[in-house]
Amino acid sequence: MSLQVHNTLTRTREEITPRHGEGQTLSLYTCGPTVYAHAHIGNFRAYVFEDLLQRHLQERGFIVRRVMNLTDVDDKTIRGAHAAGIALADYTRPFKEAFFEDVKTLRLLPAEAYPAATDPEQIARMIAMIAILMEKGNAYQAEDGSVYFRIASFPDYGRLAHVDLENQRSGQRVASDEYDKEAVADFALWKAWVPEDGPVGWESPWGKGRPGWHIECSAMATGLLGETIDIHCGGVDNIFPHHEAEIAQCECAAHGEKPFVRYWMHCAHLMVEGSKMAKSAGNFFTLRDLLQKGWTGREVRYALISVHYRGALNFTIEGLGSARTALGRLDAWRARLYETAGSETAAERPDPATEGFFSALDDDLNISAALAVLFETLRESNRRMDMGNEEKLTPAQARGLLNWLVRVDGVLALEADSSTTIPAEVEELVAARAAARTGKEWKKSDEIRDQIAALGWIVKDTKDGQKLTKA
RNA sequence: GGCGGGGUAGCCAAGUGGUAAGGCCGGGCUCUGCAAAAGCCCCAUGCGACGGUUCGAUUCCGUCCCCCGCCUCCA
Repeated sequence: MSLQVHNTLTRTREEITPRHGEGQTLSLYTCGPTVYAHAHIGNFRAYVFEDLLQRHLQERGFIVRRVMNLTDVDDKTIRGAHAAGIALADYTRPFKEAFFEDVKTLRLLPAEAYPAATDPEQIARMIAMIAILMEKGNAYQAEDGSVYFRIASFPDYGRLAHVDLENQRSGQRVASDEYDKEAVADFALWKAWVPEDGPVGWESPWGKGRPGWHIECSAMATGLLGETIDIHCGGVDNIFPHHEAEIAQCECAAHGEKPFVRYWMHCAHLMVEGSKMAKSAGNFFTLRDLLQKGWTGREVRYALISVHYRGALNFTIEGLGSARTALGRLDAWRARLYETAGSETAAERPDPATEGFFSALDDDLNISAALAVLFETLRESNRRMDMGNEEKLTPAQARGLLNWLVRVDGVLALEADSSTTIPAEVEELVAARAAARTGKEWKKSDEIRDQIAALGWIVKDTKDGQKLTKA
């Protein structure tokens, strides 16, 4: 089966294919964070979905060139910098750094590039693109000095969101500075400098100012990936107007190659404990908040990845608990397979049904069906490791499953962190306890267990001896 | 009003015109000095409501109810 995804533009499932002359390469543009605060769990839902997409595309042999932008100039960042009394760059820097730490924590593959809106070369690209739009009559400078995109010049506007502007309830937020626009729906390409911007601003053919949000993605995406991008992702809330605006800008500025994007993919929103995540509701989480409460990156990753991207995800603490338990089972299973495989290097191909994991993902990233294959494989092989007869799982079969798991984890990235080193002190206690147990000195054994626990380790007795895990 | 997403066991969640995957919780058993963990087994005559089509519908059609999101810079 071919890899198919739901394309927001056509509202149908379409097979992903590379473009002619591009070999197996696919370009992927993903809208990144606005660095005015720490990214929250809802932002990461989108990034985890995009990561799953990228990893599965790679598993299927595609070479993915992904770009993710960083919005480091907008109303919020300017306001934040002003409130803190520091320069814009100094205000956004720590949030950028924090974002990259979070990316690692959640095991997101790094993008090929993370262009920031304030990079001089990106500002130059944006100005160049606006100039083309001005030249072609798709943009105009208004009385207020700002440059706007003329939506009337692009009949296709609304095609992605399937909206007819005539039918829209006109926005209630028509700010006074928008009186200068030809049409209410026209959006800013270049925002003229205003006193509130303070030291933030760049010179342009239209005077000092700063770029509009939409032009940022358009310029960076086409600048780094070309006039046509294969896949563009984001959250559903970006469909309109952001992505609609990107299409308008890019297709009007293009030298011919169209469309701007071949496959649009959008993930649904995330809710927390059944309600919309909001600071006022007290259910607003950043990744950092969760780490502080003792949850790990991979537990959060599991919780975020395990629900289909186009369905609303209800993020709950109970769900994190579920994730922890399920991951524990996977860890224990993997460890058991390692033991069974031993030093065997020859691998026997696992049951063909295990390929169902990947074919499920071919079906618009049906993660639920994929995980079902994983857990069915777990149960079946555990059953066979329990057996004592000729059906018992052989080392070669275990090795085969481990090899399959390498591919599975290439997509899920949920394997336990590489074994943490056990302190010598704990090692000694374990050895002492082993001796005590050989002599059936149960009281001493229990005391040592308490000592080990005090050092932050949990010891469990299995038929193969003591097993240590970090508390 | 327009455009979307969704209502499947206590919770999360796939899926199919032919009698309901998987995860968590719960119950049972095995292992076990104890503890903990792990493993195996069990756990929806039911898929928002009501009609219709059909030998048969959760799945198709119709009507309706409810929840969530977007509608100008929030993933």
